[in-house]
Amino acid sequence: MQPTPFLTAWDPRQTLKGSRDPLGSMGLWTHQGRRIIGNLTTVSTQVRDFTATMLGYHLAERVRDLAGPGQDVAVFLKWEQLAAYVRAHVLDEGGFRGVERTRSRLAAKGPRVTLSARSEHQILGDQKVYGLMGTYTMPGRSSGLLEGEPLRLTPAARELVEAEYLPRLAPVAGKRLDGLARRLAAGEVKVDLDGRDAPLAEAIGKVLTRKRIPAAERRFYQRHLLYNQDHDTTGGLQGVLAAHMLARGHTDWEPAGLRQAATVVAKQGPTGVALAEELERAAVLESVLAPVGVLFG
DNA sequence: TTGGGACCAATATCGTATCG
DNA sequence: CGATACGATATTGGTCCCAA
Repeated sequence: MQPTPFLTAWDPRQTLKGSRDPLGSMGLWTHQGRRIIGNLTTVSTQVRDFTATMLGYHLAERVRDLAGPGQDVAVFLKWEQLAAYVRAHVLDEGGFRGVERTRSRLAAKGPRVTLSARSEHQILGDQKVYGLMGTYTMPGRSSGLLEGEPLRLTPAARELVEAEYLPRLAPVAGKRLDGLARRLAAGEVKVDLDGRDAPLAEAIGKVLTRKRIPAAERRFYQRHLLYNQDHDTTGGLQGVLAAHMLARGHTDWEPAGLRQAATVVAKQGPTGVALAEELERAAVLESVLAPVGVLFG
């Protein structure tokens, strides 16, 4: 007769590979989250990163038209590097991906920077994957800013870029940014942020600063990122939640906060009731996953 | 290729002991 | 008894990893 052990060894067939998310909770909560928010990810958190992403794809497209295909990625990466140096050096802002390498290069070598797709000039270990392309392309697509193959701006995004950004950059970057696009098409681009290129850096800074987001831009980003009006996949739930957040300044996503939001939106018609149900489900899920994660994760 | 978790470092907050 | 200093602990920010 075999004794039945109370505790057993790990069954290797049941064990998740690696140390990440050993309980496999990701699949559960991302599924629940997607029912409420259809477009954004936990990494796509900065409005200005969407600005930089749209300008990057615009520049890649200009280079494609002016100099032919095949350079999209390299042009995008060089633009992202330039934007990073401007944000760090001209704006003295942080909070963007690659901020550490950007700052340390500036500290070590000063405001004359080199842009290229080579790894020594990249601002992340793998800039294509960990930078804007890797982390903002997908949410950009689900928010109705990017589409197609090769990826291009949607008409709505193009309209914003042409109305808000190109006019402000034209004096220093050329009509439709063609001057900048031609420069970025070179393999290696030298930029002197404080010298010859100071006006360019200043102008890019004014477009990318977080301190000032003009009303027209604000409307655009609210419509596409917050409400995702043109590509809603949540049956209107995201819109009700967004409106609730704006009206009440709601930012508490602990289970208690979720339930509190649920009781408010439940009074706002059938969509509100549906949203309340999903928020309750999220609260239940969270109140199970969080302690289990603490105990066993 | 995607997207969020792990890991690490920096920063903020908390708790307690000590001082005036 | 309140203010302050300081170590411990928690949170946040940033980058990289890896399952799906």
